[in-house]
Amino acid sequence: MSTAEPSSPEQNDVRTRLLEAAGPIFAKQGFDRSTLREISGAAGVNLASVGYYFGDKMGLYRHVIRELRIRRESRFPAPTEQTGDPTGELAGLVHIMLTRMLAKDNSGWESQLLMREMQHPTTAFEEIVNESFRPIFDRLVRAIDGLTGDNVPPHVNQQLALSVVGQCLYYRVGRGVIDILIPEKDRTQHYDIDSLSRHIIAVTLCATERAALMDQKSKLDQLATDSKADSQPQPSVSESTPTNLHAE
Amino acid sequence: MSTAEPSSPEQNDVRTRLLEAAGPIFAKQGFDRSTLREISGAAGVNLASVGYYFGDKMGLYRHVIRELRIRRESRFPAPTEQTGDPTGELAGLVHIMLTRMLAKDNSGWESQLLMREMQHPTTAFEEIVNESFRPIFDRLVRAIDGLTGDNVPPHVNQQLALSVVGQCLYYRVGRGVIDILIPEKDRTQHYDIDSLSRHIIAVTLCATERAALMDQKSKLDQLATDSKADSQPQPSVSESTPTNLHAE
DNA sequence: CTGGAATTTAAACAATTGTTTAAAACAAGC
DNA sequence: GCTTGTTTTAAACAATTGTTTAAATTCCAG
Repeated sequence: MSTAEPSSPEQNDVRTRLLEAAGPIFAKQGFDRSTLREISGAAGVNLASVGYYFGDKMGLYRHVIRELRIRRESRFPAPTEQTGDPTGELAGLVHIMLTRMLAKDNSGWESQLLMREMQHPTTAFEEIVNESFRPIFDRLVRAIDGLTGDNVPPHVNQQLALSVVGQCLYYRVGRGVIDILIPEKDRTQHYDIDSLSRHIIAVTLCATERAALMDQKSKLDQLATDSKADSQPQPSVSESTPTNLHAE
Repeated sequence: MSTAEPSSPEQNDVRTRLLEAAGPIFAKQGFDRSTLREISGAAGVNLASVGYYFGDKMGLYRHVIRELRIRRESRFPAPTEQTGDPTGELAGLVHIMLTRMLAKDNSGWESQLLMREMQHPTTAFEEIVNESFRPIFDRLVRAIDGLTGDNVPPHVNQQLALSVVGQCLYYRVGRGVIDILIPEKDRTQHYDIDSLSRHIIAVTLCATERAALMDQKSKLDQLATDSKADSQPQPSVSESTPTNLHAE
C-alpha cells in the first residue's frame, strides 16, 4: 500500500531520481526549508510520488541518509592501514579526512548533511558515529599511539586525535567564517587540500614529539623527586602548561 | 512608523520580553521552525507586537543576535590585551574561547545560536562574523605573530590561528560525537575547560616554536645550499610535507 | 485484445505560516 | 475632559506547506 519497495533493485526511475534530487536539496536548505515541490520538481516527477514511494517527507530523508554512507565509502575509500609506519598512517588519515570534507565534486552535499546530523542528531546519529566515524578515529588514535610512545597516558593521545579531527573539521564547519576572515588571495593560494593537510600534519607531528619527550622527562622527574603531590598546581606531564597560562 | 525604538532604553516590557523569549526558541528550533506565535505566546504578548517593534521576523532575529553579543561580552569578557606577552595572550584567548563555548549556565543557547548561524547562515551572518569573531581572531593572529617571529609568512600564522579555533570549536560542534567516542571516565576526568585549555595551548606553542625554528633554518639553508631537493624527506619548512604523504 | 494491478497525474485539502489591518485601549499634556 | 499620539488587541489575509484523493494513464500477463 505505502512506501512501495522497488521490486527490482535496479533503476526504478522515479524512486532513484527522487533520491538523487533530494540529497543536495536537503543538504543545502535543511529538512524544513526543503519543500517537496522543489524536490519533486528537480527530479522531474510528480509531487505525490514522494508519498507513494517513501510514505512521507521524513521517510524520504531517512532513505537519503542511508544511501549517503554507502556512496561515500566507495568514492573516497580510506587508505589501507600501515601499521608499521605511524607517520605515514597519520598523513594518510588526515588527507582522506580533508578530502572527504572539502571535496569539490558533487559529493559536497554529503558532508554537509552529516554536519547537520551532528548538530541536530536523530535516532540514526549513534549508528552514524559508530559505523562511520569510529573506525577512522580509532586508527587515528592508534597512529598517534605509535608516535608518542607507549608511556603517554591514553587521554593525551585521545585529545591529540581530537585536535586533528577538530582542525580538519573546521575547514568545513567554519568555511563561511573563513571566507569572510581570510582574504581571497590567501585562500586560493594556500588553502587547498594538500596545503592544509601538510599544515595539520606538521602541527600534529611536533605535538606528538613533544608529548613523547615530556613523557621521558616526566619519568626522569618522577625518578628524581616524588613530586606530583607537590606544591605546584600545574600538572607536570605532557599536557602540562608550558608557562603560566590563562590568568587565574 | 515601524520598528519603534524604545524611547527610554530602560525596560520596555513588551520589547524585552519578546527578545528574552525569542533567544532560546531561535537557538533551539532554528529560524524557520520557530514560529512567531510560539515566541509571542512564550513572551505573553500579542502576536502583532513583533511587527510593531521589530518590523518582521528577521528584524526580531537580528536584534536577538545583537543583544546576544553584548550580553556574552559582558558575562565572559575577553581578557585585556597583553601586547608584551604573546604566550599569556594566547593562553588567555584560548581559555576565554573555550569558556564561552562550553559554558554550562543558561547562556548555552547563545553558543547554540552561533553554531546554527555557522551552518545555516542567514543574512545576519556577515555581521556576526565581523562584529563577534573577527576581533578575537585578529588578536589570536597577532599573538601568534609574536610567537613565530617576523619572518614567517602571514598565511602560516593564519592557519595556526585557525588550528587553534578549530581545536576549541570541536569540543562544542563535536560534543555529540565525543560523548559516544570517548569513554565517560576519561571525559569527566580530563575534559574540563582548564585541561582542554592546557592541551590546546601546549600543542599551539610547540607548533609556533617549530615554525619559528623552521624559519631560521630555512633561511640558513637557503644561504648554505639550494637544498630543498635534499635527500631527507623530512620537512625543511614549517608547513611543508613532513614525509611523503597521502600516496600519490 | 483485455482486464486488473501498478503507477502517474492534477487537483483539492487542511493546516500553519508571516504579515497586515483597523479598531480598541491606554497615556499624557493642555 | 478632550485631544493627540502611542501601544495593544483580535481578526483577517495571502501564501505556502505536507498530505490525500480520485481519476487518468501505463503496464503486462492471460
